[in-house]
Amino acid sequence: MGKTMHENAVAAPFAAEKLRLAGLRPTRQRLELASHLFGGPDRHVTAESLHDEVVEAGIKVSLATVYNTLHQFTQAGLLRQVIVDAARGYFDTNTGDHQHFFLEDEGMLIDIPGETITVAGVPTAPPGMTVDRVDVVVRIRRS
Amino acid sequence: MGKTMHENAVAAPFAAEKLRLAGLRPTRQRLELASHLFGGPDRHVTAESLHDEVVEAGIKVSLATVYNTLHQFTQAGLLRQVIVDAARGYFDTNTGDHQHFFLEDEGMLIDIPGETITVAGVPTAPPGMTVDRVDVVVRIRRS
DNA sequence: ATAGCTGCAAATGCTTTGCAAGGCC
DNA sequence: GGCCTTGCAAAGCATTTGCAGCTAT
Repeated sequence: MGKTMHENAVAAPFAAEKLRLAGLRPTRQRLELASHLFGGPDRHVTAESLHDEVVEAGIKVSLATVYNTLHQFTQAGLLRQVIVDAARGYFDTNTGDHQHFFLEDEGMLIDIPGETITVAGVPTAPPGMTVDRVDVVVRIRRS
Repeated sequence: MGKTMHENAVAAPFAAEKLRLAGLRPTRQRLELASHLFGGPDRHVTAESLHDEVVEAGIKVSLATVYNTLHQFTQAGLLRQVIVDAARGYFDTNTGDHQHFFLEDEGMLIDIPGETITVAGVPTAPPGMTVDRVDVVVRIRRS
């Protein structure tokens, strides 16, 4: 019986389309990373955490490809990068308007829905500049 | 005439005291870094930018010492670290309550006074956690 | 067939560290 | 004099890149 014909389409039919729309070839690696990222609720990953996760799941992907893929997904608007820690880059599957709690002790992120926090009084950007985004990070720690 | 006796005290008399209060020995390097950092209006530096600056001013300090010193000053509460860019660590001489513009194109920071921006609706921290700080970064770019 | 991907390993950039020599009290 | 600091060079991390081989179309 045929075995490797089109397992991809079976494993993540919707993801293949999503990738194609983003102008990315639905390769095995990208499909598998996509299904881990977008298959459930919103989540936050680092390149390393995602790599560990998929490797543990028995999937063969190199760390370099995970880095490349995360950036491609980000450029394609499927992910968003979150800067909270100088040491690590976080990626968020929630690309909508929202903010974050950052647990400094554990290096963990928690979403805060977009409507929750209101930021007032943001000054106009200096001449020739436009506001790209207003990021709010609520840093918390064990008390 | 005596030459190296106590130039330090002459160059930055107040800084020596500031360092002593922070529990740091007023060494030549620390005094010179301190006078560059605290001698004028508030400013933002990276380890490398500060190192370049003092070296250009004819001062002999190693980059490693600049890194160490910036961290010691931060621990002593004289500086504050600002996380806006995954690639670089910024230090701010303004340790009070305020926020930042970040010019993504140039990697440059501009202070926004503390009273300017109001953040409302910050949810309570999860059980067992306390809010350490709420950081607002207004990312701007050439328009 | 062929343009685009992947994987490995080497390279990079920022930051930290180990340890001997030097400086402050 | 003794302990703290400095400086250099080496090590450490996270991330990026070059390039040969592989793959989706």
